[in-house]
Order: sequence, then structure tokens, then C-alpha cells
Amino acid sequence: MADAAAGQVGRVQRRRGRRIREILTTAAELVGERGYDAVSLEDVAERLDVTKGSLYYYFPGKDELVTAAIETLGDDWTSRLESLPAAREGSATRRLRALLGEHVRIAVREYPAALRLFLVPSTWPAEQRTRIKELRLRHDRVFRSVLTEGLASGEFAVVAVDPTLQCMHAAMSQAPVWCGELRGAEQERALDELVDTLMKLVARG
Amino acid sequence: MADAAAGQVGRVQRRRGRRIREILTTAAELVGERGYDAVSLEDVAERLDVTKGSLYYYFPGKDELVTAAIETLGDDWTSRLESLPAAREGSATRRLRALLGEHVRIAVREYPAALRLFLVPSTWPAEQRTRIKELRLRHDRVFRSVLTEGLASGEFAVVAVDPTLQCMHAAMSQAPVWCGELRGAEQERALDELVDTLMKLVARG
Amino acid sequence: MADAAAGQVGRVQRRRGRRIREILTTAAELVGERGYDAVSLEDVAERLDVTKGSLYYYFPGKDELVTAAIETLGDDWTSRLESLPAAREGSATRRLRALLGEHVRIAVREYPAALRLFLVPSTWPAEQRTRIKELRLRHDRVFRSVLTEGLASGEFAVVAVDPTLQCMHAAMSQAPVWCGELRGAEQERALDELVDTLMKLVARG
Amino acid sequence: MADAAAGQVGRVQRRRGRRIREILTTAAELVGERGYDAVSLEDVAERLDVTKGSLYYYFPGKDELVTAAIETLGDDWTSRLESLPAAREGSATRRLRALLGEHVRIAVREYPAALRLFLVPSTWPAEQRTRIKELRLRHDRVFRSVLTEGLASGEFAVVAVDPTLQCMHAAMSQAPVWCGELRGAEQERALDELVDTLMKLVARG
DNA sequence: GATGAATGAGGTTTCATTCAT
DNA sequence: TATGAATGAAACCTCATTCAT
Repeated sequence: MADAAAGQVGRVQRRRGRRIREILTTAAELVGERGYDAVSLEDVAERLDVTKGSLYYYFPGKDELVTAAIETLGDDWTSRLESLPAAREGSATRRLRALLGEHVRIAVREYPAALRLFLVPSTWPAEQRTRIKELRLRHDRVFRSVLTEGLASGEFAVVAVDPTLQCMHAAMSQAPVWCGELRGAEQERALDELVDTLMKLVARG
Repeated sequence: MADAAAGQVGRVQRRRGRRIREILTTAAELVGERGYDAVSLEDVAERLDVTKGSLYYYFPGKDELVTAAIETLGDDWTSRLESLPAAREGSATRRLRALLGEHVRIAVREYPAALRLFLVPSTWPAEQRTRIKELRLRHDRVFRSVLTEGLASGEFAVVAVDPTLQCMHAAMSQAPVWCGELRGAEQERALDELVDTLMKLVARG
Repeated sequence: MADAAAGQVGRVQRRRGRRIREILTTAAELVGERGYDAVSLEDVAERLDVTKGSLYYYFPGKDELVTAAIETLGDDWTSRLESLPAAREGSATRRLRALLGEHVRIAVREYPAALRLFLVPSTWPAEQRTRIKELRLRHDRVFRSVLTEGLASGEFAVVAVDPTLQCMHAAMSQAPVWCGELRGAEQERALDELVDTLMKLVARG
Repeated sequence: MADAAAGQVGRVQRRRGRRIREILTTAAELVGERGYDAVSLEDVAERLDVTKGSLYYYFPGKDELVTAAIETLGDDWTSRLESLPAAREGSATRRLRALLGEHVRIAVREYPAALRLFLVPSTWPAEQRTRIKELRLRHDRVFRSVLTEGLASGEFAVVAVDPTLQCMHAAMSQAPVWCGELRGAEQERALDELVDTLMKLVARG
């Protein structure tokens, strides 16, 4: 009976976890589309086909919900980059190019508001800001490690590491603004050009 | 008497112009600090020490006010770049470097919040989006002309013109986020590094 | 087997009774602390370490739960007064003094929040108000009988019975507000003074 | 013109003051009828025939509005007692009786929820609780001074000053509960009896 | 018996906008 | 010109209640 009960608990827990995931995903989508302020809980609830009140069963408030959503989104994003096969093998050049390409494709296709995404209200409490800062750090590390390896191996040459990474991130988060309205092959070409352009930042003279 | 009246009108006009400027500057400041949605007309009015209602005497609504604020700020910014002496003479390389340097310095020192400022709601009507797009275009032209000249003369080499300019703009608008907290020589060095990094985008292989 | 079943039933009943008691006590505590409106079923459930839904297994709604809580507490209180030995023998004066003393001591020490507890919403339906009124009546009878006996025997003199009792009750229910923060001998003295003061209400000219 | 402007300002100020008074009076009425929690801003607005939002033009929130309302109400109440002619002349006995009578009449007729009135949410910030405590003090002083004078002159005899005053206040704030449903002469008689009963608290043996 | 989940009505609060003066 | 006042829609949030499991 203890086992059955434990099984129950486990199942309930899993169901709850799944529900929370759903909410977080939906919220991330919306915030990714419009930014924090432009998304209301009503919007989130409607897309989930539940009522506003239900959201409060899982989260104590909008800020917490959105913070968690951003975190989930950021984690997923980083994980996808980390587990990208092409980013794990070959020359630093190939790997960096693969990372940049994947990154802008995710940004453009899934999070059109990527730029706004991490621009959280300046009134948020320290805890939430910290959590988002950590997210960025982990994200940054993916690119930084490839960059430093390329530098070590002599493949890359940069003025300085930090501004190089910053330029890359800035350009990538703006990508949806430039390429969001393009479609199909045209968009592909634009993204490729963008990646090639960014690769110049590490090119050896 | 006609003259006197004309003088009156002129003075009234000037006063009105000055008032509008004040409002626009203040609005730009606030929207830059907090983003469009997080600024209320009450906030703008309070910082100006007038009442909300007064703003409606000068602007038909919040959107128009903010659009105008963005426009003014953008115009000023572009004008300063256009009239920069160092951007008018010498090699394309020198001129581009001068423009980039001036741009990030204005960004960091005078409009630290520009990034948020241009992040207008995606729900805005076509007219206002167009006006802001035009602004960007004029701004873009300053850099574009130097870039194309450099390409024509063989000084520069790029993957494509558009993504190159886009990367530059993106990086420059993020500059305050990265360098805003640095001071003095440290900040100078960071900005120089940023400019040098961006110059790689046009470097010949 | 019938016996076993009966035993089962009995045990189940007892367990149920105990559970209800727990709920009632907790509810009374909370409502006493914060007042009816400021207590949510969530609060009650949390302090009991169960879920909100469970409360509905025992009570049809918040009003009924609170009514029952008030009733239980009131019944206990009255019973303790009724069974007080010193209130059963001796002169009416001695007995009344014993009752008053016991009452304020219970109030101050055990139900410091009684004042708020009986302040039920004025919008409650007749049935519940009636039940609480009856509670008060039974409670009142304890004091009333001693008072009338004292009047009959000539020990007491009052302007009228009702206002006299009302004053006593009012003062006693406020006692925790006045004496709640005092400690030890100081509190004892304060309570004695209060009782002596109330005894003046029945003093013969 | 300065005068005219000053006149304008003065008028506007007065009008504003009047409006605030109206709001406060209405809120006090409602809180007096039902208590803090049971009154919604919608209720207040409706009785004033304005919309909820308007209240926020004058007060930053419900707590502040209600605190101010209670304060106004308390001030008025105390002022009416202080300026009661019969409370200013004659023997201490006559004056105390007049005060008690006036007090219960105001309570019963104008603030049926007098008992709830000062029972503010325990979650309120210190400032607001302090202000209400001060209110009580001023109120208490009216009765205390007559009582001590009567003691000095030998007209009164009490067990102790504090419990005597406390009993009086407690009884008076409960009065609406007892006499609220009575009408006309019957109510008058009940109130008189109540006052006479309370006078026994100061009677000389 | 008890729980987790969901609902919907109602509360407080914010704010762009309008308008008489 | 500018202000004070008011509005109403929409936001965030709370909570008694219901119900399948």
C-alpha cells in the first residue's frame, strides 16, 4: 500500500510538473512574442484555455510566473545550443558558425521578441534579477568557450573577448527585428549572411 | 500693430516650441529608463511639474507623444553624427571609426536608455511604425554612405551591406548596458575596444 | 461481527468527532485573531495541515464552519461557568464575583480574541444569527440567575436587569484588550479591579 | 491678478476639501454600518454616485481612505462631545450623565457598527494604527477629565479610574447591538437605563 | 476521507482619455 | 493654456465553492 501511495504521489507530482511546464511554455511563447508588459495573465490563461484564477494555483503572481517562464525558456535555449551535435565537433570555426546559426534560427522562429525577453522591469526584486543574470551567464559560456578555444588554437583573432561576444549577442537578439518578416529561402539567406558577417569578428587578419 | 501681433505670434510660437521640446525630452528620458508600458502620462507630467491634462493640449495621445519623443531624440542624434567634422574628411576607415566612436559615446553618456526607447509596442498602428522606421533609415544612411564609399574605394570588404550595418547598430545600442557602469579611462578603453571590434566587420581579409 | 462493526463505527465516529473538534478550534483561533472576513478557508486548512477541500467534507461552507466554531467555543465557555463550584454556593455576591472572575480569566488567558470572534457579519442569514443569539442567551442565563436571586434576596440593587448584564458582558469581552499585555501579579490586580468595578453595578445605594 | 489667482486657488482648494469631506463622510457611514472588510470601494463609490476610479484621485488606496474616514468620524464624534453645552456646566454628575447619553445616542443612531469601527485590520502599518490610537486617547480624555473632577470634588467614588472608563466605553460601543433595533420611546428608555446603569460605576457607597 | 485542480465572481488598483472651467 | 475632476476599461489578485479522482 505504501508503494501504491508512493505511486500515486509520483503520478500526481508528474502531472503537476507537466501542467506547470505547459503554463511556462505558453507564457514564454507569449512573452517571447510581445514582451513582459504587453502580456496579461488573461492572455496566458486564454491560450491555455483555463481561467486566470487557475494560474494563481501554480504561481503566486505574474512576476513569478514570467520569471519562471523566462528561466525555462532560457534553459531550453541554452540546452539546445549545448546539445547541438555540430557544436561539439570539428574546428572552432565550424562549431562557432553552427552555434550562431542555431541561435539566430531559434530567435527568429520561436522568440520574435527575444530582444525584449530579458529586458525585465527594473522594479523587480533582486532575487528575480539575479536568476535572470545567471541565465545569461550560462548562455554566454557556450559561446565563450568555443571562442577561447579558437583563440588558443590560433584559428581566431579578436580585439578582445568581451566586446566580441557582446556584439554577437546583440546582433543575434536583434535578428528577429530584421529577418522576422522574411520568409523561406530569403530568410535563410539573410540568416546565413548574418552569421557570416558575425564570423568576421573572429577572423584572422 | 500688425508687427506687434506678428511678434506676439512668433513669441507664442517659440514658447510653444520650447514647451514641446521639454515634454519630449522628459518623455524620452522616462521611456528610455523604464520602457513604453511602464511609463504613465502621470509620470511624465509629474516630472515636468504640470498636470496630465496639459499634455493633451500638445499631443493627441500617449502614442503620439512617445513617437514624437523618439523622433526628436533620433533626429538630434543623427544630426550630431551628420555634422561631425571627423566624419567628413579623411579615409573611409577614419571616418567610419569616428562615426562609431561618436555614436557609442552619445549612447553611453547621453542616452543610456536608448535601447528601451526604440522598443515600441508591436501593436502600434502602421503610421507610427513607419515614422520610426524612417528615422532609422536616415540614421542608417549616415553609416551606409561611409560604408559604401569604403567598399567602392576598396578599403572595406563585407559579406553584405545590410547585416553589417545591422550588427553595428545592434552592438552600439547595447553599449550602455555593457559600459554604462564603467568610469573614466576604463570606460574609454572599453568603448575603443568596442569600436575596434566593430571595425573588424569591414576589414579586408 | 456486528460488534466488531459497531466498534468500527464507534471508532470512526470518535475519530470524526475529534477531527471536527480540531477544525473548530483552529477556526475559532483564527477568526478570533483576525476577524471573520480576514480569515480564508485556505488559512484554516493550512494551520491544520490539510487542504481546503477537506473542510467541505465536514462543513457545507465557511459560514457554517465559523458558526459551529463559535458555538463550540461558547458552549465550552458556558459549561465551565455553569460547573464552577464557587458559583453554586454562598451569597449571591460571592457567587457573582466568582462568575465574573472566572469569566474574565478565561477570556484573557484562553480566548483573548473572543471580541472579534462574536462579531459575525451582519449579512448572515437568520438561522445562524439565531443560533448565536441562543448561545448568548444560555451564557447570559448563568449570570442572570445569580443576579435575580441577589435582587430577590435584597443583596443587589440595579437600575434594570438587562442593561446591567449587558454592561458586564461588554466589559468582560473587552478585558483581553486591556489586560492582555499585562503579566503575573499585575494582571491579577487589573482583573480584580475590573471585577470590583463591575460589582458596583449591583451595589445597594 | 494675483488676488484673482489666489482666489481661484482658494476656491479650488475649498471645493476639493468639500469633496474629500463628502467621500470621508460616506465612507465613515458605510464602515460605521458594516465594518472595514465588509465595505468595498464600489460601495463607497456607488453611494457617492461616482465611479470607483474617482476615489483614487483623492486617496492612494482603500486603507488610507478608511483610515482617514475613521479619523474624521472620530474627530467629529469627540468634538460633538466636547462642545456639548450640558457637558460644560453643572455638577460632575450632571455632566457625566450628559456625556454618556450623548455618546450612546450618537453610537446607536449614526454608527451602528461602532464596535467594529476601531477594530482595524491587524495587518495595517504602524502609522495608521498610531493615528487611530491617538483618536481613542483624545476621546477618552473627555470622559476622564469629568471623572477625575468628580472624584476630586467627592461626588464620585470608583474602584479605579481605568477600569471604570473601560467599562463605560465597552458598554457604550455595544449599545447599538442592544438598542439598535428598538424604536422611539422604547429606545429612549433603554438608553436612559443604560446611562443610569453606568452611573452606578461612579456612585458613592 | 482527502486531495489537487479549476472556476467565477468580486475585490483593489492603474491609467489613457475626456471635459468643464 | 492649463487644471482638476471624473470616467471606464482592463489589469492583477483573492477566495468560497465545486468536483473528479
